[in-house]
Amino acid sequence: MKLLVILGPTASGKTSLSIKLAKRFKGEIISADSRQVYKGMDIGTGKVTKKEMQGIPHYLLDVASPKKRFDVAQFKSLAEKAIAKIVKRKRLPVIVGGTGFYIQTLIDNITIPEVKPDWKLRRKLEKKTQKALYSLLKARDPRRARTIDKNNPRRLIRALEIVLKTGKPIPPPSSESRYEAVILGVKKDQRQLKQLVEKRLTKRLKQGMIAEVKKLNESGVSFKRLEELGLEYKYIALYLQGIINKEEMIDKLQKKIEQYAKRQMTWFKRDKRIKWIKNEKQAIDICQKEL
RNA sequence: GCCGUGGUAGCUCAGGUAGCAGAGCGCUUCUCUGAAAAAGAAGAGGUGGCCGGCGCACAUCCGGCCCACGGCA
Repeated sequence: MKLLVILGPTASGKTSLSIKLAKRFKGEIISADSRQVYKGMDIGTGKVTKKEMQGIPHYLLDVASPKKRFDVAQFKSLAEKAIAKIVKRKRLPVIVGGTGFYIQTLIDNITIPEVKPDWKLRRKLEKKTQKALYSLLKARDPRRARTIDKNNPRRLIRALEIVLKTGKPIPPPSSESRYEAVILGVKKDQRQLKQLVEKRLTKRLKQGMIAEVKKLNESGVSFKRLEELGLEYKYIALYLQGIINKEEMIDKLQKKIEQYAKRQMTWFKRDKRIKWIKNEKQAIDICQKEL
């Protein structure tokens, strides 16, 4: 089954390209963005507006409360449902987003062990040292222990969570894709991207991004949770609490967003299937040939 | 002009009894299997303001000069 994917670093212009392509190739859009799933997080995530959608149906936006944590597994299942629906309507599913992990899990059908996060257990394990976590894992699941990053407590805890809950070692990763994905990557050089980030940051502040974060907090999203959500939400939350001033907030944000874009590229670079495009025309050419 | 304080990595600064020059941030590269805007890893980068002296050896001690900041004139 054919499917179009549009990915790229933040601020690269995925949204407007996706709408153009969706219109042209009869597509409907599934957002693959780990933050745009949350209700009320609009300006800070650069969520498309109704007007910008130009009538193209969008899925996976506003499907979760920012008070709760959303994760890949939920994404995968919701996205698969959306794909099925779009295909039934004889339209082209267009996956658009910057969360590489979500995209890969979906298009390569990566199996995620069916063990739900157990926050109580996680908090308990968090008290242990990395070394203790590692030796515990080594005893229970030597195979996973060999490949895991010993220094990464979050990974160690997740691995242990699976082993302890199922009583069995973690099955080796497997993936068998059901989709034939045409993957377009929006390419921007670093200098250009920096400027785009700066411009967009100024625009978002003017649009009332600070008020948006304030409103979220007033509606019950704690500052701690906002900090967890990262970037705009984190640094504005710090500003609202008086921990940093406005200038520090802006400087820091610019840097952090640039770093984020780089991390995204590190993820994407590994996937040799991605066809990197510099403009709309190249995108259309590839779509015409391959869809 | 005098007195004081300082000049060490891109930035902010530790250290200093002479013995391989450090941290945080930033930068580069990378990892990723239910938190991914998350969580981690590796690496690059220095004429220690300049010149001279003493010493086996000086960022460190001595002399001079330059620069910055503050005070006094």
